Amino acid sequence: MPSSKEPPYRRIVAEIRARIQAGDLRPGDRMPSIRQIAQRWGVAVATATRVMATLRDEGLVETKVGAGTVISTPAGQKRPAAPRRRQDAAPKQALDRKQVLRTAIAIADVEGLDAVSMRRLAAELDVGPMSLYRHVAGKHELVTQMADEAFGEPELPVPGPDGWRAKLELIARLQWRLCRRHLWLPGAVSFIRPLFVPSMMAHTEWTLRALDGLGLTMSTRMREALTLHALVIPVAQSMAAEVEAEQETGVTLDQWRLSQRKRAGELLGSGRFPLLATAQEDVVSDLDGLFEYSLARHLNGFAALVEDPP
Amino acid sequence: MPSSKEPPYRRIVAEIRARIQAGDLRPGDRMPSIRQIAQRWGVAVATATRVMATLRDEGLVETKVGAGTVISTPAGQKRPAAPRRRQDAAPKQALDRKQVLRTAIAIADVEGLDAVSMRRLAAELDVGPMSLYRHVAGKHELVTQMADEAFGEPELPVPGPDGWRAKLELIARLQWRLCRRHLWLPGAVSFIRPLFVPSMMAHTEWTLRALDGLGLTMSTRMREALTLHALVIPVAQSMAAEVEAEQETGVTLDQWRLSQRKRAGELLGSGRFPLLATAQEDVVSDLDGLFEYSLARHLNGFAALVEDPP
DNA sequence: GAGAACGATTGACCTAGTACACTGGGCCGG
DNA sequence: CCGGCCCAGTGTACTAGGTCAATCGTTCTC
Repeated sequence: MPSSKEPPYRRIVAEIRARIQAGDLRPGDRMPSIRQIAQRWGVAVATATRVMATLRDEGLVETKVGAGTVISTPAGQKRPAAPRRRQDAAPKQALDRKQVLRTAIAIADVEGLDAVSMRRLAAELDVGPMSLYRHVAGKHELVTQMADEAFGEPELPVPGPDGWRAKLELIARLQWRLCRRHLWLPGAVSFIRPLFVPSMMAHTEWTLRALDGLGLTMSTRMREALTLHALVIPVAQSMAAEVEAEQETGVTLDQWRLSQRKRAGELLGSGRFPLLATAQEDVVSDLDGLFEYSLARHLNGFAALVEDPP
Repeated sequence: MPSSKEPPYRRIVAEIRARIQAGDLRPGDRMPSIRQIAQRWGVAVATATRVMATLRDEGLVETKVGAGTVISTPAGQKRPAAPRRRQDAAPKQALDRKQVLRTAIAIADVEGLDAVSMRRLAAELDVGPMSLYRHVAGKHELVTQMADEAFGEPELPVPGPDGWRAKLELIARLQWRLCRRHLWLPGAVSFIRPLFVPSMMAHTEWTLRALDGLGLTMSTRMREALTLHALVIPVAQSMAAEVEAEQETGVTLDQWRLSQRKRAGELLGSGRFPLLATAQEDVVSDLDGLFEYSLARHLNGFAALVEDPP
């Protein structure tokens, strides 16, 4: 019989150990939680924590944060299927926001924005879905921050090339490349409202600076910057839509393509769209060319404005 | 006692009529189904059908396809609280595709595309969710067809005004108005790929025709048409995003606005975006002006191309 | 030694899309 | 007259996805 001088936590440890060895608690069973111990034996949480730690040191129980403590199987006998799922050469360091965003971006780049579900993202990071909510407020904000992260990727050259035209071409092409790499980007944020996406604001600021000294009002400069950004969007969205359509049909891709082509053929062959029928495929599939065309038209139009202000 | 020479369906009709008049079957009660009649009286389905038709002709019962047949109320006496939920001055004719699309569009116009769920749409039409699948293959196609329907709304003037510039301005502004009315439109379809949306193809065809006789290659004309359509999209999307953001926060709108403004203020006040900080709100909120600006720039640039081909 | 704060985790709830099977009336060939 | 086939509509139910609430072990602070 232990003396009453013995520390309380030792007494409790001995008691629980006895129950385990008696088979009263079997391997795999849930231990009482720290709080339950504290209440049942009338001790503080810290004491119960100590009890837990001692039992764990003795190898009698195994603890998994957030999931409780279970009686471990006796040594020499191994568990059948390890619950660990993922690779992780990385030592599973504490999740951080940046890592979450980069992973989400990686998924979206390859499989589209729709593939980025909280569950999917969590699985990729080898955590529970709810863990993500420590780092982002919700799905919506996740997407916004993904956009912010992506926009922060490229370095904006600090003086930039000479002349407004070269500068505007540079920023527009840079955004075009950005959207090509991250096809989900145009669908994620409103380009016209760069507010609340700091790295997008940086782009707008850069463009506004490029328009310095042309004698334009601030309103015009702002309109020009927004319009320039806007040129990229629809073209990139088209590209995204196409890729997505191809992916989501999966195995039946060929079949889908066939039916689409057939349907298109029917409509075009119907005689209702004679002009449309003559030009197809070649132009529409060259989205790079389309973007350059619209950029050139716009910049020429803007040049006219600069040279001959109203 | 009817003679056995009398046709069986007449005998059954008389029997049922008697039960109705006796109050055994009351107004609103479900009639036995055709198959039940066929089985109970040991006759063929067609015979039972005839019974049904006769009763309906006599005004004793009312039939609703797919929902069974009920005893109708005697004339002059109207139902107290109709189980009908919705307005429907229309006599709830058999659901047709057009009606489905118009209703979906109505929902999307007011509450955004997200509000258009199969369940919501079905409820609005007072049918079960699955009934919709008789008319549209699925959610995705529903949206596509909504777009098609919406694009078909405006009449495209058949010769149109004189001169390419007037024509292009007309079609661009028409699409802009269309998108203002149906804010969900730009998010629903890829403008660059008008394939499979016939009424969108009509717009493109119209635009291509407007570019006739300018000595441009077909590729250039196609690019021009697509670019013109594309001008509308990002601006309209911004408008949609804004409206949506306001709606989805609901009651906490003021709170949300406040926090947004505060956050914007912090970023703008941080000194990182000095130019952006000077021009705000006034320009960005005038989306009509922004659209007109970008259209003017583009058309001027295009004019240069027409006058001086490369 | 006690308790608050924290990050992680599970379970449960709600919404949404839609496959499946069934019922009901209409119609056609025997 | 009969049997069977077809289409429209419906109810059930399964799955996926976003998110709240409760709970767990740990740590930091009095």
